[in-house]
Amino acid sequence: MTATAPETGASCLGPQPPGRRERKKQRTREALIDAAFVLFAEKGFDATTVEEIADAVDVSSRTFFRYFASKEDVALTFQEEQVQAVAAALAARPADEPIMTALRRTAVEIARACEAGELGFEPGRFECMLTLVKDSPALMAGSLEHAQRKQALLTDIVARRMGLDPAADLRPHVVTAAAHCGFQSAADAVGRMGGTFATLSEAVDQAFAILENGLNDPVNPAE
Amino acid sequence: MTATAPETGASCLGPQPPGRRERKKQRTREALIDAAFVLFAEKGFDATTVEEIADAVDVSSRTFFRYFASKEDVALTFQEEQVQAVAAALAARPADEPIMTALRRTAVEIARACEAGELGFEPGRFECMLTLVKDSPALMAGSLEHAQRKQALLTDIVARRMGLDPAADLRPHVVTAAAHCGFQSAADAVGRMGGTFATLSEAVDQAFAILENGLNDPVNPAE
DNA sequence: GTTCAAAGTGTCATGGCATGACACTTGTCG
DNA sequence: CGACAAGTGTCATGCCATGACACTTTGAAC
Repeated sequence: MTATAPETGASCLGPQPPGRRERKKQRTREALIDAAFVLFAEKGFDATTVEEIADAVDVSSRTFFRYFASKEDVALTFQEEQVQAVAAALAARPADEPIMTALRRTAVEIARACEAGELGFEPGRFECMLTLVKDSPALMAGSLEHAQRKQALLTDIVARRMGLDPAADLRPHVVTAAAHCGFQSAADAVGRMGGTFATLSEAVDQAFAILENGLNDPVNPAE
Repeated sequence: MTATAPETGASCLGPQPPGRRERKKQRTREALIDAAFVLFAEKGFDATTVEEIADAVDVSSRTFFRYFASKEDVALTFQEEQVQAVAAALAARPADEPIMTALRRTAVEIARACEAGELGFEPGRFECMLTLVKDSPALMAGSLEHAQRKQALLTDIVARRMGLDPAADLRPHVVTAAAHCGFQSAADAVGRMGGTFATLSEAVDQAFAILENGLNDPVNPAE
């Protein structure tokens, strides 16, 4: 094995993605995200062009679109991780918790993680994102659409937890949608009424408290 | 009509918009909407270009944008009337009804009106719209964004009804958002589970029943 | 090391949405 | 009829997004 063979056997290196190519790719991707956020913060989302972002990283705008499907996409990457985190956190909650209680604890947990920057992006960036989404209609639309698509994933988890068939029963859909609204309302509130809530997690907790007061009991035939 | 004078004096005619210009404008606008829906139904939203819509009415695409801010806009005109109708219907409900009950009745009422084609567009067009929105991401985004913006209007009404200050209290926002989610979930459900719900109003009633079971009691300090 | 295939990238070109500028037509009023 | 304003068409521009093709880099095989 002193010869040429070992190179192919990357088996012992394990953890890292084997190639250098992968790493380079990852670096480009992150550089694009960084540059995008700097420019967005500077000039606003709409006023920033894809070309500027690409130029800042010294790639062509065509390349930008090989990493991100759209300009909105680059600003909303974090939401992907956020949804995954929510799904994982919800699955980890004890099965005997009432559904809205479980969702409330999950939501608060995630909100705290966002504030602490534990989801793969710095805490400051999260705030920045909230601001951007708040005052760019295009981003708002993208964000809502994204959330809408990801909601199906959570609905399945919620339905399983409630022991209901999501294809036949409205309840899991309404519950999930309400939870999403709660989070959204809380995020809005933090931006809107500056003084009232110091942190997102606080607002989230309060929003879900409101929901919990009645969506809690899943066992009623509804009419 | 023997003389020339009467023409200027439109004062006595009253109800109709005085000018012929206004009427022509209105006709063009409606023609654009009609043509758009025909084409959308034929080829789908994304595959239809603004130019095709404009050509069908024999105006330039530049003119199209003088009537509608975007291609989404023309498909979502009805939502404007819908929001107005909701606001009016909600304001008309007895003041002693619990908020979610009032919202439920309002929502069902509006859903029925939509089905019956009582909101300024034919019933068939409403169904068509639901379908379009359902399977065009772009339209979905536009619809959500539109709804988001209009939600502020309803929040004010809800807050007044609850005797709360929307600038300082989360509750009216959460309630309004939940109501909107209920309507949305119902609309989705009608499209998704074909057999379960015959009509939108039925689904809306059921979705709001779920919400009503606990968001009903506004009198608790929430933590 | 040389060679090869694949992945990543740049350049060019296209198409659609959206908007600004300006001139022309058409209605409206005096 | 003539002046004025509203509505429209045409031309031009900018940006987003995508397809096609050629060139470079990377990783692996000989």
